[in-house]
Amino acid sequence: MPSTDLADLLQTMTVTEAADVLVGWRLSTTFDDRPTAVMITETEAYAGADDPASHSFRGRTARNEAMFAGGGTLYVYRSYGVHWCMNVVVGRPGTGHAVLLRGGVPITGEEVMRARRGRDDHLTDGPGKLAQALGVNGAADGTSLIRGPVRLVPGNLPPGWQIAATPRIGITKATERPWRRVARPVPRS
DNA sequence: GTCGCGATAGTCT
DNA sequence: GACTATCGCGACA
Repeated sequence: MPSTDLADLLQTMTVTEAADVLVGWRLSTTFDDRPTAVMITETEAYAGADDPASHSFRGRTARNEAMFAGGGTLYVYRSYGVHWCMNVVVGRPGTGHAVLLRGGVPITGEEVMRARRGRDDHLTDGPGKLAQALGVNGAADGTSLIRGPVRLVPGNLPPGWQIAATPRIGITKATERPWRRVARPVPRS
């Protein structure tokens, strides 16, 4: 798929559609010449001005500027003063819609992830952990997910995995919206 | 395995 | 000055 089509796709999808579709895609980085990649397994949709839980709900600020750049942009912010978290911006420029990447499974560079995380388990099973394992920080905010240092590659979940929709995690507003998507291996009967 | 709690500093009111 | 799209640890089961 040509990269312009990928950007077009992310600009024309709704944010909840994007939260669905992104599960199973790959996210790769090559910081410090060390390739890493994960398969995305957990996402959450944030619908800009229509969503009180979204960072862009109250309009443009210095922090959320990248959310308004249009689909295919990476939005990185610092959470609780300590962790970095990544979002895939979705929709036309100016709409402020984005999908938070909450988790994945390592595909490439698991050793690098262990070193960056300083431990051998729980490498990418949370938004802050995912960014740390991939070496992503505020320097990548506003870069292109098609041409930049952090890249999105379309893909599908392997056989034997299923997606569930649940309420979003760690927020206090609009908690009733089932806009989280989690992929898990199908439990064995 | 699950639950509760404190740390921590950028962002916004 | 208050709030937060989190994490890791320790207590318990």
